[in-house]
Amino acid sequence: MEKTSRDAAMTDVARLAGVSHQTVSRVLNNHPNVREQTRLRVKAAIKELDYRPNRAARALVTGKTQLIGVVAQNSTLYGPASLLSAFEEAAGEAGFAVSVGRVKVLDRDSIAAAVERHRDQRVAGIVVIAPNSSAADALADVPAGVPLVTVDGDPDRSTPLVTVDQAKGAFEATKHLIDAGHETVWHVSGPADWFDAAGRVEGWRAALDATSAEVPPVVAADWSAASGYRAGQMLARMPEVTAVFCSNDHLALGVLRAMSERGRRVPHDVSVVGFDDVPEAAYFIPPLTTVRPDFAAVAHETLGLLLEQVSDGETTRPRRTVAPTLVKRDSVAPPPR
Amino acid sequence: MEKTSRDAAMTDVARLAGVSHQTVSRVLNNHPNVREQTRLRVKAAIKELDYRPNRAARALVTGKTQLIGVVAQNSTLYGPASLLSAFEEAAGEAGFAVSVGRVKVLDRDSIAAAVERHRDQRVAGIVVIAPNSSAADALADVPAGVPLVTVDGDPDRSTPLVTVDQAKGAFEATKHLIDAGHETVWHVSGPADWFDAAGRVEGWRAALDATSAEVPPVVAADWSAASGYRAGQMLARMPEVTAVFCSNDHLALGVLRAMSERGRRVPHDVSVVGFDDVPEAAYFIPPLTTVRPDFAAVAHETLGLLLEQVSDGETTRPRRTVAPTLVKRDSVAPPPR
DNA sequence: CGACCTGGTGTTATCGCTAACATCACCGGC
DNA sequence: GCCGGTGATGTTAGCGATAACACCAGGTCG
Repeated sequence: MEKTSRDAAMTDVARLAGVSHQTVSRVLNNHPNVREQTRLRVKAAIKELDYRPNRAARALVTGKTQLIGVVAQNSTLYGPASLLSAFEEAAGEAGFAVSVGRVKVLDRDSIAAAVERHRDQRVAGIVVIAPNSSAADALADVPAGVPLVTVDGDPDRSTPLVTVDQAKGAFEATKHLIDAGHETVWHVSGPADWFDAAGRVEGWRAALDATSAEVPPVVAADWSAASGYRAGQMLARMPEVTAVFCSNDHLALGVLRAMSERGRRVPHDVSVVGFDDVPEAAYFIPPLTTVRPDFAAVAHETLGLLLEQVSDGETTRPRRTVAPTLVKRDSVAPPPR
Repeated sequence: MEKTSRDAAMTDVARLAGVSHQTVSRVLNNHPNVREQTRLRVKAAIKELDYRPNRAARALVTGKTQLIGVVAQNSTLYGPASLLSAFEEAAGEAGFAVSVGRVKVLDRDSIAAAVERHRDQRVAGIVVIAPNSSAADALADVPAGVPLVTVDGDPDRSTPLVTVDQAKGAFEATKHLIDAGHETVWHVSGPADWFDAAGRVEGWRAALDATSAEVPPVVAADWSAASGYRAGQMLARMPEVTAVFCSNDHLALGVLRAMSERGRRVPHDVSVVGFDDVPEAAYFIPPLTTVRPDFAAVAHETLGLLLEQVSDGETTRPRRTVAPTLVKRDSVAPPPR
């Protein structure tokens, strides 16, 4: 019975190719000063032995890994999940492995612990998806020296940050409702300590101000359909409410249900707009007009910003925003007259 | 200007504590033969220098990493996303880092490439979320010797596998509809090459067989609300359809919309049951009765199975299923008479 | 009372790689 | 024809851990 010998190492390849291990290393790292013929011999030997470089050994001597750490909340909220997925794909294409540290709640201690775990692994850089203020606060504890990019984080903090242009998306959504003829637009907001929610409130208000429309009180909710439903139950009772902009699609779903229950037809009696464009938004009743963020673009900007820091140590433009798109479906109509 | 010196290494700790680096290593690895007093001195030195062991060096000498590789599709489908999230959390709690390799499509080449990337990283084990047959096929290429667990994979393959008990969940959902008085139950199925979908078809059919109910033709769809809507448009036209079991909640959402458009009230005229219990299912119109899988349990079983293989090399019980729960809401009622 | 174990510690080799320097053949220029 | 430059390669010295073995004091036992 044959015992499987250990994996081939660089010296094994070198022996087979009749060169020194250093030459093998040069081939692997595309150094210029290797004769073409030698390079081919080495490559053949690599293939024959199914040799794969030992990353641990390389990391040990260079002091660098090809690993990026991501800290994210353990939630399946559509926005963060999409972002994470897009980032993993982008990083993978750039040859980086992504190590994900999930955190139950976005508080200071949990995030600090997750960051520490990543530092233990000696990641090349860290991405924190820090959509609310407690998460952003935790970043104050992170020691400098580790390249770090925040996604969806605090716009008022000076750390490198990539984010969807929430205000712009909200502005367009609101303006779309006003343009349809509504006198004003109500807003069902996400949790106040989430920057995404704050940015959307800001854009909504700016759009109302721009046309001197009355600014109704913000209806506070969390991100769930449940809270959207509760908000909708109130809004459905107020006859003057003809247009509602919801901070995400699930809130909009809850509002739709509440309207339906009280016999207020969407869009005939009330118009509704969401945010996120979840895949099923087109199959709400009625199909939902909403704002679609470009998660792939956010992921690419994030990776770019991080790699800039890794190589230069500094970065010139540490703040990037990505504009979302308004997707028009059937939940907006002129107000009843 | 001070130059930041490199991170503290084991020898630095040893020098400060007045011992050899080997003793430091022993303290770190909880070897028994260290005097209590020495242990404390070493620990103090570790703290003072903010020393953290170099994993690369450890991996190099031991030949093992504390990394688990996961291969998953780049999708935000609720089931796979929840599973991934739950697994990352479970692994993190067990002291393992998780490296996620996202794949655009679940075909043979992509999966093989992702597995290779993980092997390059010398992960301790690999988890493949392989919910359809093309993904399962790709696993045939994976060389033995790497501990590997499949989640949601092919029940007919002999590799270690953890999965939700789809058939059981579907059986209960269908039986619930029959018990409500429906003569038979129609089924809107997920893609035929997904094992989840196949298992749910099987459970549905078993429940009908058990009561000698007529087995109507399966209505084929993918997982999207869009295809559920198309299926619903057909079902809504057939007066004898009074109960529909959908392979997931988004399909159910599409069916609900189609029913609503044709004036067939749910649950008064038609009863609908879904699968997955997405967070917003309780806010569909009407709130959806559905089947809830226990993703956390699946994640724990998966991790356990993987670690068993890592340590023992073998495993006794390579197949584990986790039973889901029926969640009753308002989308089921007795048939109209 | 010397042989032998045993708990606590140090010394040395080693993992697989890259960086730095050494070597050597060959080239062109004065 | 000797010198310095250059391209291709080899040699050596680490990176920071663990493993294996060596060592030494002190206690046990025949």
